[in-house]
Amino acid sequence: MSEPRWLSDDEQRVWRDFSQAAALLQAHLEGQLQHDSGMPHTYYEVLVALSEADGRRLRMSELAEARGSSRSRLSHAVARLEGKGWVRRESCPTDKRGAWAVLTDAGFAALETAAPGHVEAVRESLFDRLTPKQAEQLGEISSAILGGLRPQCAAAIAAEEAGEFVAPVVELPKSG
Amino acid sequence: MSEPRWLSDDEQRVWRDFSQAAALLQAHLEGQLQHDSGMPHTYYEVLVALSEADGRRLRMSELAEARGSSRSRLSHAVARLEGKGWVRRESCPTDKRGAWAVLTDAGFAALETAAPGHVEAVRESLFDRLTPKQAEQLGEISSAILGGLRPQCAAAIAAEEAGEFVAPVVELPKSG
DNA sequence: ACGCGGTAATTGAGCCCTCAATCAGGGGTA
DNA sequence: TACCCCTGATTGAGGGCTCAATTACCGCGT
Repeated sequence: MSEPRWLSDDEQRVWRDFSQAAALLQAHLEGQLQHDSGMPHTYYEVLVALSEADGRRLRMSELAEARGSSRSRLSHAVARLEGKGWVRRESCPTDKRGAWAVLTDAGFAALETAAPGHVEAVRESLFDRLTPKQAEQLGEISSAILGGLRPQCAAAIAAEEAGEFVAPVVELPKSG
Repeated sequence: MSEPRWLSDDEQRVWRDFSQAAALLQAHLEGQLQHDSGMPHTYYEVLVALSEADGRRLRMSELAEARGSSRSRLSHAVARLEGKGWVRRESCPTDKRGAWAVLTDAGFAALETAAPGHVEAVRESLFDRLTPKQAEQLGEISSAILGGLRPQCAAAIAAEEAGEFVAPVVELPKSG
């Protein structure tokens, strides 16, 4: 471990700006959705994932994996979405442990209502601020970050406990 | 309002990758800090801000503004940090409404302990994944996003209620 | 058939955040 | 001085998250 690899002044500046930009952007979109449509961003993403699925339904664990979320989180989220009448649970006939989360018509309507404002907010706060070139760069940068992070998360934490070395991931399919 | 300005397929992909990358990165760093040092990332940032201030102390509102955080949030945060013995409140003699948040020696020590692991995590998950060119691009992109977001947040929300137009901000000093 | 480890999903406690309400003190004006 | 509005900071309720524990079920091996 010896001396840690501290950040240079330039890196420091990039990191602080990026960190704050990401946080503020997230907070901004969160606020817009919460204010205009009464749902947090993660719930919006759940509705989007369901709306794009065959039959507008997904197994709980598929949904969790699709959104990179924990099962517990989804369980709580779907419980609340069910309370709003936007999602309905159906038990799975072939695997009695399993459950489907099904987007209701009301849920689809809520999504249709929320989408324009959300998209406009993303455009205003992100793409309108960037040149097309920068948007492209941001895509590549994001992929690079994702490549290092996505599959590790689950594996690394367990391994880290045992002090094991976690091999870096070389390549990854694009997200759906 | 007419038809919303939907995202193109390319923009959609960039947005989803960026959104997920930012979320995963944040979760990753949060987990690392929480696991290794028993503090959430926002508390780490509070300690950093205090450690860099004159006399390792800041007024609550200065601290809130420095971290782009709400006063309420800081109040809760400092209350908890005080419970850990990392920060101490002192009442302000010149303005009896005011309060200082003061970094204790224990707090400074906790920060010194936490820093290497955190910096290493930032380096591994961010800078090690990017070329120097990309890091530079990310800095510019972040500044652009910040420029559009930072001063609006507070103002825009109030104005939006009244349907007022909020002028875009042209320029901004670099963050400290 | 029985048992057993693994998997799908839920639950509850505890933590952090937001929002709205509140308290206390400053600072101008009549 | 008395009044009033503004500002600094705290508080409590409610929501979303994580983590650990739990329930219910699958499917394999004997």
